[in-house]
Amino acid sequence: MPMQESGEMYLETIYVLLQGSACVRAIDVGERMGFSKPSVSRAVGLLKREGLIVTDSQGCISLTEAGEERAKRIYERHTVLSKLLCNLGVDEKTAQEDACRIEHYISDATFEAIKAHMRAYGGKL
Amino acid sequence: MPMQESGEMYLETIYVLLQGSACVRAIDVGERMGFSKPSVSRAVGLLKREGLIVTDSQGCISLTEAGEERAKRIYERHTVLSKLLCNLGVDEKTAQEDACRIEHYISDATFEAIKAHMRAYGGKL
DNA sequence: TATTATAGTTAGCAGATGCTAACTTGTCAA
DNA sequence: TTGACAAGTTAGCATCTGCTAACTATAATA
Repeated sequence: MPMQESGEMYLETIYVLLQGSACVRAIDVGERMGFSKPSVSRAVGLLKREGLIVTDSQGCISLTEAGEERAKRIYERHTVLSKLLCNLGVDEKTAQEDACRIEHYISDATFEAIKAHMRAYGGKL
Repeated sequence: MPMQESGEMYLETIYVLLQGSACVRAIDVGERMGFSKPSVSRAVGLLKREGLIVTDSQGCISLTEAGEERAKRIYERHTVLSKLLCNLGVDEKTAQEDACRIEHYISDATFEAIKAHMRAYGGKL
């Protein structure tokens, strides 16, 4: 079954937190996302089952190769989309929020088209 | 409670069908959306309860003023977004599909920015 | 009239995803 | 050693939203 927006958000959050810390635990993910421990616990269990993350004996979460690939894919959408929205004049906060939702719903074709456009017109448009 | 994507899709579908037919019934909505009768029945009940649609004795659905306003809002997002994506080089079918999902998730600020941009650059971009 | 087809409803299942309450576990300090 | 806090898990609730099965109601037809 294809991953839902929810799973992608957890994965992306783990990815982002791992950029700034060697050990990311479920509690950190929950704090960042504003979700309860049980919610994170279940989500982490599902991501594990799907082979996207693993945890060590201390509960530190790491991404598998598949998980990293997936997380990067989403994160790239996030950064590109929020930049695009900012270029269009949307305020930073709103751009972040909207990108965060849209990132889960655009097709590869659309994302490639957006990237191609950004490459062509840069910050101009 | 704010309407979900699901409710917006039903509403938009009703709106679109009403452009081409005087009487739109639940069965028509279900066929268009590929959903079962019970799913539509419940959704129609919810939209009624929210005061967005009404039905006559023959089961023909019409939009209330609030429902029409809401439906137009979503539909405008749909048309503008799909046009934008087409302008970016995305194929028609994908543009439609993506617009159909994104339309529920962009903020007013972002939508206004997109419209302003389309006005400024027209079909160019 | 009796049968049949169409439209809609009701009941209840399934899965996703949030929550709280309460339990377990492990570590650290008194 | 014991008590307490922190992290994680388990159990179970709630909502949303799709589904099937089965029922009802209306309308058309044999």
